[in-house]
Amino acid sequence: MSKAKQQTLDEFLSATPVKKDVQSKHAESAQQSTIRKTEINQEGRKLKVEMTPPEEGRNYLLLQVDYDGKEGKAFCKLYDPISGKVHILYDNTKHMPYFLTDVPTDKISKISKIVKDSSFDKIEIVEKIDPFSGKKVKLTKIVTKDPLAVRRMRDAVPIAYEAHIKYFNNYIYDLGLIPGMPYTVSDGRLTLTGKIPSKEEGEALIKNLEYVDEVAIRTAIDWFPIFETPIPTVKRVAVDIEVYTPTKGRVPNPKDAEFPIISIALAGSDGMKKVLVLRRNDVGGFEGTLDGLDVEFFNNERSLMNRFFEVVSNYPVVLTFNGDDFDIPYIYYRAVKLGIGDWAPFTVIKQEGKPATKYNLGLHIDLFRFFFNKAVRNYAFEAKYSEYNLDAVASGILGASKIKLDTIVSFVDLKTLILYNYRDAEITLGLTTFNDELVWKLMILLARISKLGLEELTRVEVSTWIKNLYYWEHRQRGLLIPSKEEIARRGKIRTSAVIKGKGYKGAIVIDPPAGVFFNVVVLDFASLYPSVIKNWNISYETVDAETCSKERDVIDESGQVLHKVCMERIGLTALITGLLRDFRVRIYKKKSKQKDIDPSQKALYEVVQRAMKVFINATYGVFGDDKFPLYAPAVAESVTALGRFVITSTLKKAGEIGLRVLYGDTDSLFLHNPPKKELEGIVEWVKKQFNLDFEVDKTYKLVLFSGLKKNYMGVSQDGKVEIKGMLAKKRNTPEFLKTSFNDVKTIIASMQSEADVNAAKEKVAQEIKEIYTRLKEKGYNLDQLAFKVMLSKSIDQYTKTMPQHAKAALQLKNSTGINVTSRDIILFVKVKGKDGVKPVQLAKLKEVDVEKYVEAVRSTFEQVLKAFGLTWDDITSRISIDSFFTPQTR
DNA sequence: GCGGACTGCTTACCT
DNA sequence: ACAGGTAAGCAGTCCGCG
Repeated sequence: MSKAKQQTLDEFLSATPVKKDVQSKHAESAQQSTIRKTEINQEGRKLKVEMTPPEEGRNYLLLQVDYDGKEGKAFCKLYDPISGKVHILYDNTKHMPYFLTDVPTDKISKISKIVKDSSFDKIEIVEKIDPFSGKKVKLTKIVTKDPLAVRRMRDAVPIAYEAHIKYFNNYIYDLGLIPGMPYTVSDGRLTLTGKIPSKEEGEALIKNLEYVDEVAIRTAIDWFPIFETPIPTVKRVAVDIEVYTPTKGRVPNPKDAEFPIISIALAGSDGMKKVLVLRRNDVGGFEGTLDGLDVEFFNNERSLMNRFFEVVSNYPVVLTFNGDDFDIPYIYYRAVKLGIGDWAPFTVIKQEGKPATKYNLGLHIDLFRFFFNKAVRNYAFEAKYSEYNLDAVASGILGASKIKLDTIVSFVDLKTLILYNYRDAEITLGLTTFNDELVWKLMILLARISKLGLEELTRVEVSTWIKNLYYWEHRQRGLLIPSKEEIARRGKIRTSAVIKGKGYKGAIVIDPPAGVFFNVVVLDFASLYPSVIKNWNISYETVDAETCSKERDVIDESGQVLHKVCMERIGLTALITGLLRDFRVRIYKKKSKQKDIDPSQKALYEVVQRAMKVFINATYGVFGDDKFPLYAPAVAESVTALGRFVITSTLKKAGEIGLRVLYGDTDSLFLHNPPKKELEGIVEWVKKQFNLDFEVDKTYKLVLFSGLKKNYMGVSQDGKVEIKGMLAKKRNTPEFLKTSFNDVKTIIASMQSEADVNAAKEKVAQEIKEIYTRLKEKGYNLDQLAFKVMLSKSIDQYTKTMPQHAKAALQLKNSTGINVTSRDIILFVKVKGKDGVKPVQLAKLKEVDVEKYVEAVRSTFEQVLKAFGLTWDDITSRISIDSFFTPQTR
């Protein structure tokens, strides 16, 4: 273990308990309970492993909260960083499932669907704060003996509050638990430990955040431990299986589990490198050692699997890539088929749609699900991967890839199989360990912020994270979680979107000129939407409040008043979004850029600010999503309207003080040759006018604008090129266009000043002419010519139109039997003839429709040509002059 | 029946 | 099941022409 990690663990173990006792007052004595017994099977393998309660006074990491149907209780999974084991702590606070309603108790007692239900427990009266009025209200609490009863009863009343929350999450809210944080156990109760701010730290924090409001200060102090408490590493193992398949192109179905598991690889964070492999007659045998790998051979599948169960049981966390859909259910159903299902430490729950898999001795994290998450992809990893298989994700963020096979795993020799299998497990583990465990730390921080257990966190989308975070905050503040109807009743939409079918008007994009411009400075508003939410106090309960004495107008770029915001109290979303934004911008972004600090500490700050970014950037969007339980269209509409107001006002001011604005999109302005004084002037004006940070984001040596919106090339002083939106950048563009565009890019990047433009223009024209000529001479092969388009749904779901890639996929399926499914990338070329396309696998070079490719060359390069004032005809007419013997007809 | 104008669908990008 | 805005290319439809 490295020194840095050791320190972290020590810090973790010596963490100070937070004074307040977060668990309920009704705690009873610790309850002894075990989930499984240790048993030895016929082969002498230790297969059923005991799950014991945690010890008193020790420090544990809370990983997960779940519900045990047999015990009828919620339980916590607690990780012990010293033993590397997970312990189970059952609820001993007599917490029970419930929901709320405004129907009075005497009326409830007459509803037989509720009181006659076998799981009905009792009725109570509770006091909550109505988020809209801020006043206390009395509600009826219906308590049940099991969570399913809530589902049966909630429709028996006109309005049921908080009745759609999963029980174990309700448990987390009521006990104020924070998954991902350390806890000690005393008298069978959890007490939060972790880094609480000292007096000096607290004062420094409030000063840095510039907070004066009492509620905001208290919330900031409450949130401090979430970001500052060290994150311990957790012992874990990546698992990957290989299954025998008789034919290519057929993925085995886990439910049937009809083919044998021929190899299982395990890569442990403790250094274990193990492959369990089946001896077979059909492929070349192999015995011996392999390059640091611990290989074990088995004569039959049953003993291979039993050994796997034994080995995996030593780990509290199992990692897979797509294990939810394949590896874990396959292992489970195969074990059942072989008569050893009872030994498998996994549970496969058949839920609507997707299978959910559980690892009984800890956690199973399916990294595919986590990396597929849109918010993780875009905000945490800045779209470094755009395909979602292990190879693409690992290459995108690790730079490591799978071992390439010419055939399928069933046919390779054992040595190749072992190496191939192990590599998959190794890179799966690597995805959580690279860069000082960045991904593991990110997951823990996301769990702390969202208050979701790790298993749920890694399987749901960002809207669920945000929903859970807000529910938790409501409960902690005694606020009633409002129904969707109550929110929708208030703010009505006042604008219409530019795009058909969208709910409300969005951002402004300034039309750019076509041309090459030297010395361009890009200014942007730091976290515009979150800052607007904070500064204008935007929240579902403050926008268009029914009664309010202190209101502020929400205006758009034309000065029209769209909504009114109540400024009497801080709105909850304004508070939380503002807090995350301020923590990120004023503290962690700065800390992550410090030069004189410990690199591992610096990396942690980087993860912290990234985790915050995920929530900050998605918060605005969820309130504009009609499926979100706190859907508040007036909130979303107010945010974009104010955003337009801000950028339009700034644009106008910039013009007044003589700045030349070339372009802008949503929250940015591109300025041509801005003098220092005016630049500082506009920044100051924005700060004074809106209390927003308007910062220099980038300084480009030159920017090439195609004349299209969201479409340009920016070159930094050091020659680094950023391409935005251009065709050559798109994933579906054929390779020959991408590579030839690179040469053009190099010419553009080498320009130093206006004086170089004419020479560059000539070179660019020449280059494009050569590409055009080579294409006409069929100088490219099929792979280079292939368009690569993702099938976003299964073929039979293309009912309205049949796009080209779907046609190609259909041909592939019909003539080769190769299975094509949603998310597959289809490679096809454009050909003459019926469909106009053929999958590369079936096409021949001579069928290629050259005219179609000329079109592709034209549209790709026209985006650059336009900036130089050239047209496509300028290129093709040169050809007709140059190529004397083969004049073109155009 | 043909072809241009148009709308709609699909994919992939930007903020 | 976070949002709206922009672009490209094709599929499919409508409509006038003759």
